[in-house]
Amino acid sequence: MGKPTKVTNSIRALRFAHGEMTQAELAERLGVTRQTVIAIEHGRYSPSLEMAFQIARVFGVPLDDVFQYPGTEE
Amino acid sequence: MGKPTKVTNSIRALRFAHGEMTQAELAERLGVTRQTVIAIEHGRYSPSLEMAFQIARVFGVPLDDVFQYPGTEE
DNA sequence: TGGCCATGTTAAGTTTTCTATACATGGAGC
DNA sequence: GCTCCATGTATAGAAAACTTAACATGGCCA
Repeated sequence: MGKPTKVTNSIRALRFAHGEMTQAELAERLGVTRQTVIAIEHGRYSPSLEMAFQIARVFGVPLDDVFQYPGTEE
Repeated sequence: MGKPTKVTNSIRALRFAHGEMTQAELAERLGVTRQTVIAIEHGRYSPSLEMAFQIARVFGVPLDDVFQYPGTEE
């Protein structure tokens, strides 16, 4: 299945910071399934770029606040 | 085939701004094929998040300088 | 105890991303 | 003219992302 991705994320923290938003609620807002949210949140695979942009938009933060690519900081 | 993606990018401009870097050269730096670079540059499909991070890193700019998601600005 | 809710797992299948190969075109230089 | 080189197109297939559906667990509360 999905390669254990190098990209990490802060989705869980952002969900709780946004009114205890549930995974189901986030999934619905993104127009994807709950399983997709769970898989991304757990880092089982990294989302597509479009999905990443959408997630960042839901939380109203820049992309880099949601996803971290190790080694990006010089 | 690939869905006509909503994400646009500035790869071509960035390539030329970085010493007339060719598509083949960029592809090699990314560890992908030339076809992948062409397809992404033409917006035939949006790259994976990991690929996007790698591209941004090659040019030494933040992700949002390479890719634009329409409607992200409020 | 029993039901509901949020979370998590698994498996099978579809769509999108990416690879590999082959071939076409126009420009620059010999 | 011919040959490189950068760019582009097309096709088939592999790999990764995503869907759908089914089921399992632990917490809460009436």
